[in-house]
Amino acid sequence: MENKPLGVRKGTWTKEEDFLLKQCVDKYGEGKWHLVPLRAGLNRCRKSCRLRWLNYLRPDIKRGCFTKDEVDLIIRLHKLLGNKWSLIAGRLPGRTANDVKNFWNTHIEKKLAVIGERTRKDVQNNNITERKIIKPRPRTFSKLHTTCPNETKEATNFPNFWNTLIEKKLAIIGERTRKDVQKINITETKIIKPRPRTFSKLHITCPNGTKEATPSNNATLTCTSKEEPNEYIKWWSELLEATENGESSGNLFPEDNQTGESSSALHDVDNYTTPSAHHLFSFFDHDVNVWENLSLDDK
DNA sequence: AATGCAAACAACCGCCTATTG
DNA sequence: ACAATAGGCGGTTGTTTGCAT
Repeated sequence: MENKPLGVRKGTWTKEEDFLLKQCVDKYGEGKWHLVPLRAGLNRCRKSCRLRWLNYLRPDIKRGCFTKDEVDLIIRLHKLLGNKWSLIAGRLPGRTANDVKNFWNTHIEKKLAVIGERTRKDVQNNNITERKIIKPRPRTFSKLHTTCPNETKEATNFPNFWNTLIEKKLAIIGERTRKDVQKINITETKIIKPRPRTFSKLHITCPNGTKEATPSNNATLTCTSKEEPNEYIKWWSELLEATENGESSGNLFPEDNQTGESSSALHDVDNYTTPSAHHLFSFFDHDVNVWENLSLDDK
């Protein structure tokens, strides 16, 4: 299906190529990526141009390390959405899906895997003991990560951050898992896989929108007011609650009864504009407080 | 100083869905 | 209804960087 142009350049982009691509997008705007190589005079495929722009050249891209709030949000959203990097990144202004994915794979996943592995072994051996947090081998971080030149108070010194935040959270996850094991309450995890595409056909309707919010498969829910984040918050809140209660997110991602596939009448979260992470965090206050109040000795 | 290794990041690949004719 | 094409996404691999030995 995909026609691969012969002889196109691959690999790292040069400054000259970046300049040409930026000039082209400035002139013609984003989109029509199939025309970009020709317009820009680049010997690159359309996908490569698009990716380079989206992940690196776009002017609103935020560089530097992730803030505490951002990491918090990533962990929570990943819990809710799984590897829906574009959706997660959509809630993090200035961050790209690739950034989030890389961050997850290099910083968080490994730590969670450690806990998962230990838990699995504990279950097998029927040997649930005190919770242990494995601290990774100390690593010196580059200046890029420790100084965060463009960041101010929000910037996170990652090694310290690991100690003070992520570890606490992983401890809680471990604790919850331990309790589940004690109660013999471990159930198979159902993977909910919303169809990414259907997100773009929106259908969430806020009070300020033209249509009523109707929780049916055919509901068209539109949020036209960017000044009113309540419905946005409500949507995430419901998703959170459903997850906390161990329910599937079926109410939010209705299944098509006939085909068994996800309905196309889903919710377009992309059409929402996140005013700031604080709005979303208002939901997470409870857990945040739990985390923040945990003493490291609690481990 | 040289080398090996691991972490971090950039980029590619293959697949899926939407759109268009 | 179907095929071709474009846009987009997640998984994976390749490259660079910096630390430890």
